[in-house]
Amino acid sequence: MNIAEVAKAAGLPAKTIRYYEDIGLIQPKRSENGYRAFAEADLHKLAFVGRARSLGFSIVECRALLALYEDRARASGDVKALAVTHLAQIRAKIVELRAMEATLADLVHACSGDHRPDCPILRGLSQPGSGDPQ
Amino acid sequence: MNIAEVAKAAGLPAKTIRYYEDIGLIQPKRSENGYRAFAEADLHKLAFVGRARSLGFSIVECRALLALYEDRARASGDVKALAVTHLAQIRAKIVELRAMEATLADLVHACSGDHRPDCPILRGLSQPGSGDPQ
DNA sequence: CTTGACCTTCCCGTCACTGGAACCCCCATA
DNA sequence: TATGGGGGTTCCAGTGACGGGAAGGTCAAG
Repeated sequence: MNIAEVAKAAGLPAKTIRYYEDIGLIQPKRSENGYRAFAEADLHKLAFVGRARSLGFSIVECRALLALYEDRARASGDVKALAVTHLAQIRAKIVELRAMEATLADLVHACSGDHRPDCPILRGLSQPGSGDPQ
Repeated sequence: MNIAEVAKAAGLPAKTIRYYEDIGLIQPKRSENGYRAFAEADLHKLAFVGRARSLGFSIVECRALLALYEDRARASGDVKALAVTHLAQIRAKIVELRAMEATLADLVHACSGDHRPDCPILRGLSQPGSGDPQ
């Protein structure tokens, strides 16, 4: 398979696939003309990484997941540990975003949004209190 | 004020303040020795930007907010429009993260996490269905 | 033989900083 | 006067995960 076909099948841009080869996530063979020649296994790995990325795993985490994926003697506990850590990061991010959302929604709610210059949003941003209190 | 004092007062790293000058968010004067000499107004602008950043506004958005902040003839509607757009982005991100969270939580829940190699998480990642269905 | 769709590599740009090197300035103390 | 330490300055490179685009090689069809 050439890169366009694999890209379509894996749902990834060709650029991304080249990048993944660049950083060593996959090692497709080459045809005589220099084109990348992808095997079924390459496609599976790319689709796997694509799904892991869509769940928010970083490339480093994907590399680890891929190693576990390919290790028939893996312990599922190792996979779960990775996933649990990532899940915690996602939840922390959600908490952070919800705090932003709450503050911002309050400010937006308080602002009349008309032609007049008085603006509770700008007032909120210019006074301590809406910033991160660490 | 020198940069360290302003950094402490605004709650921003000195590096960040230099960066903000670099991209034109602030224009502090210079002392004869070449040191940045910050006025109160600079400090206020930095604190303002710091709070906007902590609410997730991008630098581009901060620049726009700062311009409105400094424009006494602004319409609060312009500020509100910016904030509403940003709020929508935050909410979209939250929705995205919650979808990730749900999928990942399911997978984690299904995985025994022991020494055995069988792993529903890896199975989930290797089969279509948990990826972004676009 | 040409056209157009592929493929290749390479380099720069993104975003908002962060780290580090190399160097300058100012004050206090021995 | 030397020196030491704690400011400050600039500039360069790296981060993560690609994306855009240039310059050029390859392949199949008409």
